[in-house]
Amino acid sequence: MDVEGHVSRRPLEQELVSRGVRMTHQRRLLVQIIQGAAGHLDAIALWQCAKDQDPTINKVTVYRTLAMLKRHGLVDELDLMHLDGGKHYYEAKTTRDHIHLACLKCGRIQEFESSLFEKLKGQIEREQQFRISTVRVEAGGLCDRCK
Amino acid sequence: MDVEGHVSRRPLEQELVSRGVRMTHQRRLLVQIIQGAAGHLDAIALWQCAKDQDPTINKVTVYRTLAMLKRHGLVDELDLMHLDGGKHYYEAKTTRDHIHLACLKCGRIQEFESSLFEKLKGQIEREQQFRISTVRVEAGGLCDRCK
DNA sequence: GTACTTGCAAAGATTTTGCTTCCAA
DNA sequence: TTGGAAGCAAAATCTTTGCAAGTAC
Repeated sequence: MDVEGHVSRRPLEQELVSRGVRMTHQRRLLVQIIQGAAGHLDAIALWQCAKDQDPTINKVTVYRTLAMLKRHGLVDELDLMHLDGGKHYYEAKTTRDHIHLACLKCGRIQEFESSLFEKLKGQIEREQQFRISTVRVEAGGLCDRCK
Repeated sequence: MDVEGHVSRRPLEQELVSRGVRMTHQRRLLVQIIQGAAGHLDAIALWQCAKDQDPTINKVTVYRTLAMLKRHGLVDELDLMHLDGGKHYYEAKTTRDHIHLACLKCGRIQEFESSLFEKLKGQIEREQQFRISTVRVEAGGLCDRCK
């Protein structure tokens, strides 16, 4: 367990190396931040974090690294119910999918796993003959503290 | 039933009037297009459609109208697994939520309703004490024709 | 050494804002 | 009549692209 309830698969860096992806120090830095992050980062926030450790890292490198990770299916891209406009948020893929609940009042993001969600995925694959590569459940509303 | 399997609630225009929203001919045009649309429109596509009937309509009016509809909870905002970058797609809310399946190969969007999805919503409300105002399930992968 | 990656600058795309004029109720 | 809405232009975001220089393997 790394972050509240997430079971990580093996480290992204290791995964990338095994796939023959060239590891630059920029990529190493970025994937470490993504894996260690407590919350959900968008590209700019990730860039800000990265600059603390390498002030020369370029924003474009962040976008390209995220695109590469997406291409490899190693990160999930979220919108969190557009709580903050058109931003895209990223998180390392975990072994179990989880649902994101975005509180429209306080902005808190809750996550939880659900066997019903797993069943729903099965239904999609079976009844719709659809091969899922990524799947997302997001809800917006009021959290227990705000309602 | 208006569009493949969607049960619409009462016309958007009527709904807006009953809420005291001022109806301009631009808004009437835009909500008619949204309700009559076969597929999923983003702001620019909606603007293009609208311009066929009123060449003077401004893009900004489209954005403002969409924001107004969102504020009233009358449209859903989708990303369709970022098939086409950061675009946001809109559809009139229906009485029953449905799941969107985006084929990463051919770009087709399939929709379907599921009682499991309804159960999942119940679980979120109950177990997480979360009051859902909008909820989305989107999957990306390969459709039956492409896999 | 070579192919891939980075940084930089610039362009693209999408969405928002300020302000004046116009119009629905 | 009057507050809200539309149009226009400009700005603000977020993201992508072209190309020269640098670097992992």
